[in-house]
Amino acid sequence: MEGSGQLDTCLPSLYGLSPCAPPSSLAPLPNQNKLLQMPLVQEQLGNHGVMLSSDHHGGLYPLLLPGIPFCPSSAAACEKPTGFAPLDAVEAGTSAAKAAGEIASATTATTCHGSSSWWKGPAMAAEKGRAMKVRRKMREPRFCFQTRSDVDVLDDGYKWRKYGQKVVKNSLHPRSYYRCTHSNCRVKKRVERLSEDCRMVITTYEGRHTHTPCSDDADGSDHTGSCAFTSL
DNA sequence: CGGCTTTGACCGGCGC
DNA sequence: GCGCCGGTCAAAGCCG
Repeated sequence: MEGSGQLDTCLPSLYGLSPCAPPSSLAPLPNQNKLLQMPLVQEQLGNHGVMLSSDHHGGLYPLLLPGIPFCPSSAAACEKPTGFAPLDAVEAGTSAAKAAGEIASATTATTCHGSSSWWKGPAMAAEKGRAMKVRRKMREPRFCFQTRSDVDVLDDGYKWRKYGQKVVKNSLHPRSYYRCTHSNCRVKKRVERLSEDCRMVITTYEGRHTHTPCSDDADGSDHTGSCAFTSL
């Protein structure tokens, strides 16, 4: 796989800056350990894009991205953070979503919303011999952000395993699907590049980690008490 | 040899 | 009802 970058960012500002406190079920954000230690930048907003969050009720929390580097380790590969938005917002076509227009254009967002992102209970799956995928009624919290990077997979502190790649309509670049390798953790993320600008990477996180980044490659047991964010 | 990626097939949801 | 589409599975191959 291509070299992973370092996502040393400040996504939890999502929480701190949100005008509406997101529900506790929101997914832990990348590199949450580092994030916890970073002071939230609440000034200098507005020059670097729009960050949005959503809960699984479809709520929208428009935020402005401070100038926090969303940088891969190959520093030259990253120039600036450019956006952060929930797909729900994009799909809803809200004004906030339009503010993150590049994200909207980069993600064939309707599919993220209505199709196989959500799962029903295991009962239906058991009806079929194959591990049939069925939809959940409840949505997992999702976060979409956009960075300019030469590498597809940013190092967010977690370990991911690629389980699929798909060419999506209206996109020149295939979308890659990753799943957290930690046992009992069903967090997924999608990575795709903008058609308009192949250096722009759209990363969508779905679900929440049941472990800390640092414990990711450990014995597989949960360490839900070791990080404040795991209580989310 | 184990873990990971690749890739084609399959499935269900949605729009028409 | 049908076709399109995104998302996932799983076998095969690759790599350290």
